[in-house]
Amino acid sequence: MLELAVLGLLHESPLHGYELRQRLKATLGTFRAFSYGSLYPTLRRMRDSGWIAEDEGDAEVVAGAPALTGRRGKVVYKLTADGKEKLQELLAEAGPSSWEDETFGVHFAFFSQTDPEVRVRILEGRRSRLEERREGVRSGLARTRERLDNYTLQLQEHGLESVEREVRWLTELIETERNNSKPARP
Amino acid sequence: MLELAVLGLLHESPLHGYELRQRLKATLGTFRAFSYGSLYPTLRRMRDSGWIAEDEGDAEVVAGAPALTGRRGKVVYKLTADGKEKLQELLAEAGPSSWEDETFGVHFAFFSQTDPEVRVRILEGRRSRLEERREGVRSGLARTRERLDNYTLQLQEHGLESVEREVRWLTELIETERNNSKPARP
DNA sequence: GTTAGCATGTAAGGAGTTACATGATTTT
DNA sequence: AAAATCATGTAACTCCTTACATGCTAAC
Repeated sequence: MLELAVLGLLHESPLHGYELRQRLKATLGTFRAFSYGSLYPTLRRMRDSGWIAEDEGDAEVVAGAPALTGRRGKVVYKLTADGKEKLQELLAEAGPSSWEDETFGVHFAFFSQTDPEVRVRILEGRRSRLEERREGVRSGLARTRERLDNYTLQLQEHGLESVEREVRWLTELIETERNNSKPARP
Repeated sequence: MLELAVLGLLHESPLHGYELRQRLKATLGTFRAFSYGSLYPTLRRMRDSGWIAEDEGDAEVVAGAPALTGRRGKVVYKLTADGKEKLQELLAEAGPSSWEDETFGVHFAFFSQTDPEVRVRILEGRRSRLEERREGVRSGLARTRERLDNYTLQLQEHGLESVEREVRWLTELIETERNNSKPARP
């Protein structure tokens, strides 16, 4: 997951770790958060895999001085050719790995870089996943409503409404995708 | 988390593993799911810790035959005295461990076994957690709305609305808790 | 008599978190 | 010159998942 998010962000522009984490927060919003403790090891693994590399020709030449010091604090990463390939591969996945709870938000966040057909398949996959869950809760509720205490009932109903709300949202998005050859604002 | 859920369910009645998992699903609804691969090892650990024990005096005497066979398939667990103590300890926690995303639903599901004052503190804790998050998204959105592509914007706004919705729900629950000495249906 | 669902478990591993440690740079 | 924030990193650990392995019991 983190890997996809990093590749997606670096595809837009080179960034260093600290900046990446802030962009991650701003991009994923309420859907997911990552700590430095997982970000830095991931960056290292990705560099070792050859998907990202340290960017040299950057805007670091503000003052003349630090040019000679062997190593400055910031390590700016950019995508390599392999990284771009890997990103395309991950963005093309339209399966459970793209529509489960933990993953959907990240895939969605990079939809503007995703093929329109794949977008629709992911949205539909997520929607049917949620519809199944909705039916499970509904039938469970129909069977056991009387036996539940007030709090469990509240929890079930709030959960059910959340799922219903997301289903409606997805349905609108799917509609828009279909009536829309020209979908995203740059 | 699983431990609290198991203790909470076994406090209502003795159950075996398979049954526990079904009740877990039915009780936690959309909020959380656990696999057998984590349930059974957890049961074993809890038994080793002395919080739960195999229940002997159970309704297993349907036919007379299996009484003599040393071990039947089902292993029914019940709470021990230590387990009840541990449950009370976990239910009394009103801190981040009770109001974060992954944990709140489980704590809430057992609110009818929780002290009313603790309930209010957990609800308020969760609400302020969400209010912080809401402000973070709002200000981020205010700053960067123009630069975001349509999908990221959709994600942010849907996330923001979800948070706002949960805040309203919590506010209602807190109100009800306060105006209500007699809160839960058995 | 075979498929489906009940029932229990293990081994290996994934994907993160927390807490710690360190130092540079900017703001007050 | 202190405090805040930027910036990078590691070690130990948590908690759960997937895939596998096995056998019993009920329904068709």
